Amino acid sequence: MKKGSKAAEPDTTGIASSVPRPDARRKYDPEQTKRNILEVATQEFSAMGLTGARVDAIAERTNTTKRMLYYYFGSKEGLYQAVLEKVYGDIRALEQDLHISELDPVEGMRALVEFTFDYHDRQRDFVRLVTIENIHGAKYVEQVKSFKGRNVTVIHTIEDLLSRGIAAGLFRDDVDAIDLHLMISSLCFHRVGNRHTFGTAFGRDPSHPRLRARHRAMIVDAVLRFVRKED
Amino acid sequence: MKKGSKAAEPDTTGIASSVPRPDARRKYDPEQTKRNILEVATQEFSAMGLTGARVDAIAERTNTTKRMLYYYFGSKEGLYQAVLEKVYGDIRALEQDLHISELDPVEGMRALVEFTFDYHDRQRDFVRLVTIENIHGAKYVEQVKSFKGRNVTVIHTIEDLLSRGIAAGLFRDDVDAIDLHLMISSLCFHRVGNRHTFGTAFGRDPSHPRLRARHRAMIVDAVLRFVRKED
Amino acid sequence: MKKGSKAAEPDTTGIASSVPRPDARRKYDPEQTKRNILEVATQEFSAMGLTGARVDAIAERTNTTKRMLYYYFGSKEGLYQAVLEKVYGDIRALEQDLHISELDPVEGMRALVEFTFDYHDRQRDFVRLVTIENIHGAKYVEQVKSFKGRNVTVIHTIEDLLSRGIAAGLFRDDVDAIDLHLMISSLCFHRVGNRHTFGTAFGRDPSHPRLRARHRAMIVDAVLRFVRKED
Amino acid sequence: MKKGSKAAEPDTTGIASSVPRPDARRKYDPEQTKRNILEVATQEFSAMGLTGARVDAIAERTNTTKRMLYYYFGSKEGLYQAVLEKVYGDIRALEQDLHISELDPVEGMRALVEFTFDYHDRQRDFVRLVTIENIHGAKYVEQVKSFKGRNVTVIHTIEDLLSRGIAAGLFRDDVDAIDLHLMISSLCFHRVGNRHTFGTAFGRDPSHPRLRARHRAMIVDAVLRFVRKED
DNA sequence: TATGAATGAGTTTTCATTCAT
DNA sequence: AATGAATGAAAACTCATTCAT
Repeated sequence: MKKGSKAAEPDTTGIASSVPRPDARRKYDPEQTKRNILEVATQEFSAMGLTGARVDAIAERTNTTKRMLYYYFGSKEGLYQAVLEKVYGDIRALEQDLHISELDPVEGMRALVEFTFDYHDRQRDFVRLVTIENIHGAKYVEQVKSFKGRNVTVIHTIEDLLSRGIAAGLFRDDVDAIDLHLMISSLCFHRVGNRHTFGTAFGRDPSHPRLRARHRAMIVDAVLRFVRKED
Repeated sequence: MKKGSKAAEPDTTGIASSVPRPDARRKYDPEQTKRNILEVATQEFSAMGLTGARVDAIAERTNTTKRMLYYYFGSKEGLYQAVLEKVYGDIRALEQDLHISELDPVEGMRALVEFTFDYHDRQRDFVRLVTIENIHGAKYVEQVKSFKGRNVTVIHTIEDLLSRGIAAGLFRDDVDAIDLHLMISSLCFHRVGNRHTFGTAFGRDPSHPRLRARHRAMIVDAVLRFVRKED
Repeated sequence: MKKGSKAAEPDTTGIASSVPRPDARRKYDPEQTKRNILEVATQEFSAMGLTGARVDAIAERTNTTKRMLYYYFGSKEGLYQAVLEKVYGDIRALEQDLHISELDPVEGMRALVEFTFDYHDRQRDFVRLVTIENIHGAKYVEQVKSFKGRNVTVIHTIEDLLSRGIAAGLFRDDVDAIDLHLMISSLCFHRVGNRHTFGTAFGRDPSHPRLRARHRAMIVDAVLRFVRKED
Repeated sequence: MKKGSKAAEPDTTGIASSVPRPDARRKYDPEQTKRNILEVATQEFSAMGLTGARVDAIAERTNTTKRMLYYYFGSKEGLYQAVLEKVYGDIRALEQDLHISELDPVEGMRALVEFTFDYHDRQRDFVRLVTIENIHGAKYVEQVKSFKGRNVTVIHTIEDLLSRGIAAGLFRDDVDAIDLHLMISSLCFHRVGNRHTFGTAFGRDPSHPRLRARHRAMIVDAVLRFVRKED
């Protein structure tokens, strides 16, 4: 396991190719090593928290040794931050594919909520890492450059939906975009992040697949009822 | 905090206490000692998490020594569990004072949501500890006997409100009580628990007093709109 | 359990009887308390060793508290020494009942070996405590006054047996009494003291009742063959 | 002891070693480190028992730090078990050199007893560790894989001696091999293991070199008399 | 680039003993 | 005579990090 990849090409020259081929068969592949470490670290940090995670535990499940972890990421905190960076980056990619501005306000709002729901429902690691960050007062995510920028986009999307909805006489005009985002996040996040205590308290795991569809519909419904203009 | 005991006995020793608290000189007061430890531990665990908290740090801010902490609570985990027990017990006491069944359905629902909101808004330690428990898969709270029983009460309250609302033709009849509780919890919990990342992302601390009233009204509104029967 | 004896006679005078009645119903009975502590301590020390035994553990199984243990025995070591003293004292009482000097040499020897065998076979606590003492270089037993005296008796008994046996032409004349005692002790002690490792090694617990009779006969036989004069 | 490694490499560093051992300057030598720890631990455990031994005390007398002790052996108990494993393994090596099956029954029996005697007489650490194990109910040695297997060999040796002796009309035919092994062990073990209490009781250290030859002869004699066929 | 051994400072826990009532 | 709370010193163990190869 620890001895590199399965099908190691016998390097008979002793001189490693200096061309960065994206080839998994190479003996020394820094990018591959880093990716591997990050992957394992994501799981460990997400499962155990920043303080709870053990550098040794991460290293053990890696294809490399502990030393490499320090070589590439400097420290436990550095690695944690790299994990945050990666995880937040992953969302951005997905969000691009939502062409909400092309949908009418109600359908757009529904699509946004459903996307948010689905994302949290699937990316438990993300949810856990956000939770962990909050326990640490968000001090690590503050240093992640890509973080602040990306969040504005959602607000813009919501603002666009709201103003188009208002213009169409469908939405009320006293809803703040950031507040609405908070509401949507709350509804999608909590059922995943707090599923354990909730499950223990009520004997029902709120993130169970069985409840998935019902909750999804419920949340969409709640949001639409909230923004809808009453006559 | 440090409220001291109820019945302060008159100083008959002649040794004037240099501390303003009139009864701090009692040397043997197990209940006081335990309470003191629990109080400090609540802060430390809530601030640092289970793994992040340091037994030494707790002991230092206590009126006693580290040894007493083990004397009364057995281990770090035992102390953590005692903190959970206390914190969950504290809510129960408050919940009793809400006489929701005496209010009409809409006002009762409003009262319940407002209570939930206010409780989370004020008891940040509670919110943090619940978050921390979820990182640990709720495995400690599972061992707290008083835990499971107490949560059913809220569900009964909600069920009562819903059925009375349905009977009065005010509420829709397809809402599940536990789901509704989850919704209310989500809205009240998230803005407190995740305020740091949210604040970093949007430059606005959602738990800031300024936003308090607005969020409170918004959440009440959202819940009432959700349960209201549409004609 | 910890609250003294079951049927505490209500002391209405408040003045404890100063007459040492051997009555278990008294509220405060120092002798009874001491005996109780010693009994529990014997078990604990014998089971765990001097360093392995825990003062708390002893106190817990007692009818009194830890404080009393120090009150009467001064320290953990003091208690341990008291245990040794008691245990060695117990044998003396038994030995008096053997009237070996009245038996003929062979029968006397047989009786002595059988007594030694039976004693070790039954008094496992004794065997363990002796073992424990040897780990501590016998430094505690050295301080037990009654110890040295009592051992000479056995040697005298053996010397008497040997000389009578030699005189009768039954025993060889080149056997040292102390050496013979060592031999008998070895055979009787080892199968009890080392029964655990022996059992693990050979899948046969040498102190098992089933083997008892066979070993007893074997040891008697071995000793008699050893002292017997060959022609 | 400290034999050092087989192939000491020439000092190319220019830093003259101030220690007489020619290869002590190698900084990274896991085997050497482990051996060193084991050696010191053997002494400490044998002298103080499992509970009495101090990890710090072991570490201090080592060439490394306490940390390495945990690095290689995991825990105090793990180290203790490794010591047991080593100590029991050491005997096996020696036993191989006895070619008892090549000797005639009487001489073979004598050789076996003398070997057993000499081994216990010299390896006091071994005797003490076995004693300590028995105080712990042999629960650690039970986990030593190599333990159970190796003990059978002695029994086979004895069985072979007995059956050849019986066939030659020299030995009686009613002796059980395991019982005989127990007898030999008893005689050889006790005088070493219990020498302190014995010495205190009779003012004569049974393991003293002066008595060595006499006891050796006595034990051989006793065993031979026991197995010999009487006519 | 990669590795496994090594480490110091800290962290939890235990233990025999004493104090105040 | 008896009790339960309290304690300091020491013990076992852990952890992120660095060194030598």
